Amino acid sequence: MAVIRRLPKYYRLLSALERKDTTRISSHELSEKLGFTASQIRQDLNVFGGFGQQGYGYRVSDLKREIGSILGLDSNLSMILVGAGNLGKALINHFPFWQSGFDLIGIFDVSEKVIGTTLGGIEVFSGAVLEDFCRTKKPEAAILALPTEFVQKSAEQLYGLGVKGFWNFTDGDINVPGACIEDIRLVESLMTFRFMMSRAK
Amino acid sequence: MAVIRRLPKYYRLLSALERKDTTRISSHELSEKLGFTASQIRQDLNVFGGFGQQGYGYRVSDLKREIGSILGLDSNLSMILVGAGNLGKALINHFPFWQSGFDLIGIFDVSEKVIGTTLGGIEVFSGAVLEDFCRTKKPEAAILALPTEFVQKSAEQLYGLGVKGFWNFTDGDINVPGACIEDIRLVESLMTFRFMMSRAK
DNA sequence: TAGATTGTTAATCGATTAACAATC
DNA sequence: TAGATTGTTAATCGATTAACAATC
Repeated sequence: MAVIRRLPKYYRLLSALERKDTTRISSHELSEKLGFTASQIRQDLNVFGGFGQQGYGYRVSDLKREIGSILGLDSNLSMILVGAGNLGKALINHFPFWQSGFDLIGIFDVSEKVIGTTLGGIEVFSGAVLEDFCRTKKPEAAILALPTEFVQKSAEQLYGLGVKGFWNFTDGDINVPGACIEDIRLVESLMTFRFMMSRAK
Repeated sequence: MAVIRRLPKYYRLLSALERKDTTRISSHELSEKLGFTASQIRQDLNVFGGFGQQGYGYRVSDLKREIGSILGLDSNLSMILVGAGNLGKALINHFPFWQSGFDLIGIFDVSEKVIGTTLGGIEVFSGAVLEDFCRTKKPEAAILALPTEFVQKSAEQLYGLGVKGFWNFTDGDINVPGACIEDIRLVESLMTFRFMMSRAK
């Protein structure tokens, strides 16, 4: 898992290198640019197979493709957004989901204020129609940007409706056996930041 | 550092317990509620001093106060927001900064569209006045929600103006020796999530 | 062939868990 | 005193780093 969290960093760098028409790179050069040790990089890349060539290094475009494939960038992921408040809105407007292999196929909220409005070109629907929607459109994952108190119940319901993954922006813990859960812990991050700041003073 | 990232979790739970008028708790009970081992919890809490009492456990309110103090929640932190796009707006609207010991004292952007508007009750200023502002108001930290390409330069400039900490929402790396840096890696998180989803299929 | 660089094994380091003596 | 639970040391585990043989 520690390795996997580094893969996006490799991928980003390799994409940049490819744009600059760099064709080969050694673990040493990667090390300089990424701040990991060359040893760790070779170790990491070998977990998924020998992508390098002794005496030569790694082919940038091949390696990028391999890592992209490992990350699952080959196939699209259909998602819904649950909670169209400030954070939900920002995420939709901020991320060019469609460019990066995500299909945002539905947005849901309970507030009369936002139901019926559009966000990122998609209409916001009432939570009441969520069940029907899932049965017909079968979204694979959900962005959870609703109030913390509802997150567990919401995840349970969605999992029951076939939604197997949750990108969780609330401070709540999701406990749904079998589900893929990735948390963005804004409050915890901010508190850790504060700790660092108070130490630095 | 691994310990510190757990402190906010302890703090959140202890706050909840305090609200429920729980006065004492053992490492074992904490273990159940947090999903860490009791051993780890005792180890963690002992890094910062013996807050417990043998045969009794921990006093909820005392422990909460101690952890709060370690996290630096006693004193306020003055911050500015740099970049008032979708994400910046959402953060300001989403977080009740003032409730949690943060003073948001300024917002800066370069777009004519947002300069002069208000956000969370604060006027958005032009980047051109940032220097003057920092010299007089002396913000301690900055939320960086500007385009990735500008983040390094911006952090360097701000550090030079006395801003010592950066809560970074861009995908860029900040390299400013001496600064406190806490990253929120949305894209990396989303890619990791995608990896998990593609594995689960 | 000589030089470079990987793949892979072994050593180190740090963090987690287990165990238990200290003590409330 | 007996029971409970911490503080703390020792053992384990996993991840990182170092070393080097394999090989392009």
